[in-house]
Amino acid sequence: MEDRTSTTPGHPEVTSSPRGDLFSPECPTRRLLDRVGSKWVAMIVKTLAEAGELRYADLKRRTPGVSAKMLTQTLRGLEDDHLVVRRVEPTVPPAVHYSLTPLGRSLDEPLAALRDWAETHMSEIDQHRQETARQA
Amino acid sequence: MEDRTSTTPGHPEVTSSPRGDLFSPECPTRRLLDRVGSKWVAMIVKTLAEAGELRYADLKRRTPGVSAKMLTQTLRGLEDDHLVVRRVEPTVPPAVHYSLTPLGRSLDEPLAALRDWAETHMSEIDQHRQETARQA
DNA sequence: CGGTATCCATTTTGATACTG
DNA sequence: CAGTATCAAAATGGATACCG
Repeated sequence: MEDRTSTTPGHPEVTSSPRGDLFSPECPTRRLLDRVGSKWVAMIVKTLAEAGELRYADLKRRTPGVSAKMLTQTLRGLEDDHLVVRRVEPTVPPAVHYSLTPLGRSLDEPLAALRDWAETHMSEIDQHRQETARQA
Repeated sequence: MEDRTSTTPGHPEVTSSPRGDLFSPECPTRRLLDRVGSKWVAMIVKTLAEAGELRYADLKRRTPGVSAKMLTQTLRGLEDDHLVVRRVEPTVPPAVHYSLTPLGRSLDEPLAALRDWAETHMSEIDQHRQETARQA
């Protein structure tokens, strides 16, 4: 197996353990959720999944409310994870394109499942919350 | 008293979002990810999905690092969403049990898909990150 | 066009102490 | 046992200004 445990004692098991895995800071799920739960990742991945490839400014336009800082920061993180690839056309001024890698597209699948769940059940949750509304 | 409604609008009034779907603050996916992405939700849901029902102290024991405050706060949020149900046995001292609702168990499915993706692909991501290391 | 750099506000989480 | 209350720290996100 690959070395993903440089800071942990050598336990070769990488498969889904009953528990004790999700709880360490190195836990893949923990780290994935830290990323995916961050404010712009989900919509950027979704947008790129749908649009295929977009220039920086287009992506920014399609992500209402995002600042240049956050867009870049999010994109850099995704790029570091190889979920997104950055392609520069050396024109003047340069045109920078972003798209999902195959890995990024594969992430969009479980993400889509989550979106699906949200769209199916969040209204239900909202109803419950209104009924049970306990005030602070 | 602590304000537990920081992630909610505070008024059930229908706010027509100036922009479309995934991008407005009322977007179900956005709100789901805000919850699920919070530090302890994923592991609590997973633990309850596996254990079925647990007392507060047991749950705390199985969630290393969590403070009473965060555990309670997380549980209250999940309870408000009807993802978790709280059952009190009126003994002295009282025994409080938590378990997933059917809705909570249904959420565990897409969540499990995400875990699965993470366990399959995060090592890959880590390798890339080491190779391409972009340090601040 | 596609970013960086800086500073600041908000949110979120943690530590600690105390209670019915 | 199962929480609350309070304060502080840390992480996150946003506004603004500037650059190649």
